[in-house]
Amino acid sequence: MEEKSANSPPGKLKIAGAMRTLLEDRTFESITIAEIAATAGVTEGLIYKYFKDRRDILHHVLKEHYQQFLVQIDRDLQGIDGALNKLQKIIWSSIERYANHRVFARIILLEVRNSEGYFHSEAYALVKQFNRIIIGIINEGIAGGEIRDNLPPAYIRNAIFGTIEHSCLNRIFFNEPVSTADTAKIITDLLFQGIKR
Amino acid sequence: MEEKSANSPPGKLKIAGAMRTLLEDRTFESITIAEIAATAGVTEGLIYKYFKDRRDILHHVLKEHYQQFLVQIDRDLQGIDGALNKLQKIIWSSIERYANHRVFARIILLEVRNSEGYFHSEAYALVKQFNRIIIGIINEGIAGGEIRDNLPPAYIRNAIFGTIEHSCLNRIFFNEPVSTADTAKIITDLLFQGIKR
DNA sequence: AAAATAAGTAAATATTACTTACCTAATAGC
DNA sequence: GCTATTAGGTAAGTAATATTTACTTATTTT
Repeated sequence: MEEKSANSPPGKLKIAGAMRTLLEDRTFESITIAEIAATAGVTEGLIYKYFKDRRDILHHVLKEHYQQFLVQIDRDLQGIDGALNKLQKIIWSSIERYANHRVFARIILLEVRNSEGYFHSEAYALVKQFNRIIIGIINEGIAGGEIRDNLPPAYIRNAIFGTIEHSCLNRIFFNEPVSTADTAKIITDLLFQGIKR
Repeated sequence: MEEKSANSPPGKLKIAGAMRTLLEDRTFESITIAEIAATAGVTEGLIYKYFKDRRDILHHVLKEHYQQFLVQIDRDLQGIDGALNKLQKIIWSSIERYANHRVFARIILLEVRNSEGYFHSEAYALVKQFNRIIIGIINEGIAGGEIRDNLPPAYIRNAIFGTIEHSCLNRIFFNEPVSTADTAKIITDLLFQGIKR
C-alpha cells in the first residue's frame, strides 16, 4: 500500500516534522532520539514503530523532499524545447531548491552519502530516477547536434551537478544568501562555453 | 612545538594508523572507539590522551593526508608554465589522489563536511591554503588572457572541484577503478571548452 | 638521584540508541 | 451490536558505546 503523507498517523508526521525542524540549524549527528521525541511531542518508543532507526527518519525526510522536487522539475520543464534549454532550466531549478530549502540541501549534500544504507533507500531510488532524466536530455542534445559528441554523458552530468553542489555548499555552511538567477546564469555560461578564452 | 609524525609517541601513531585501516572499508560512523583501540593495540583511555574525541582522530588523519597531498602538488606544478597548463596538472593530480588514496577521498568527500568542528580544524586550514593557490592561478590566467574574464574565479574553482569530486565519488562508492589519465583528459576538455557544440 | 612530565592502563560513568511489555482506541468480521 | 484484531501510543527498561577519572609505569630534565 502506498503510504501518502496525508493518511500517515499524526505521530509519524510529527516525528518527520521534528527532524526537519531540528535539521534547520543542526547537524544530523548532533540530533538525538530524545530530542526528536521531545520536539515532536511523542515518546521515544513511538519513533521505532515507524522508523527502523535514526537514519531511517533522515531518509524518509529526504524522500519527501525529493518527491516534491521531482514534481516541480517536471512542471518546470514543460513547454521547453531543446536539450540545452532544458539543462539550463534544470540548473536553475536545482539551485533554486538548494537556495530555498536548506534542509533538503543539507541532507542530500552532506548527511546521507556517508552511509551504506542510503544507497538502498527509496530516496536514492528517486535520485537515480532524476539521473536517468538528465542523461536522457544530454543524449537528446548529442543526437540533435546541440551538445558535443565526444564527451561521455555521465561526465557532463557530473560537471553540472558537481558545479552546482560546490557552489551552493559554501553558501549553506556559512548561511550566505544565494541569488538563484545570478548563480544559474554564471554556471550555465561556464559549463556551456567553457572557461578558456 | 610542531608535532612531527616522526616523534609522535607510538601510541598516537598506532591509533591514527588503526583509524586509517578501518576507514579502508568502513564508514566513520560505524567505527567504534573500542574497535580503534583493539586494532591499534592500545586501551580506550589512551585515545583520549591524544585526541579530543572520536572525530578529532578523523581530522588528524585527514590533516596528515592533506599535508602529503600539498607537498606532492607543489612538486607536480614545478616547471609548468601558463595558468591553463597548471590547472590541467592540478586536475590530474587531484584525480590521481582520489583514485589511489580511497581513505583520503572518503574522509574529505564524505565524512568531515557534515560536522561544524571540521571548519575549525587544522585540516580545513590546509584546504583553504590549497584554495588560495588555485584562485591565484585562475587570476593569473585571467590577467594573462588565457581564461575568460567574465567568470568569477570562485565559480571556476567550484566547477573544477565539483566536477572532479562528483566523477570520483561514484567510483569510490562502488569500488570501481578510476583511470586517472582518461578521467583527467575528459574533465579538462569539458571544463576548458564547454559542453556546447 | 629526585622531581617532573609523558605514556599508558583499568575500571567507572554518562550518554544515548534501541527494546520490551503493556495500555487504549479504533475498526473489521461475523 | 459484540468481539477479535490491529494500529496508535506509552513508560520503563536494556545495551551499546563514548568519555572521564584515578591510578601506575616509564622517561626525561635538572
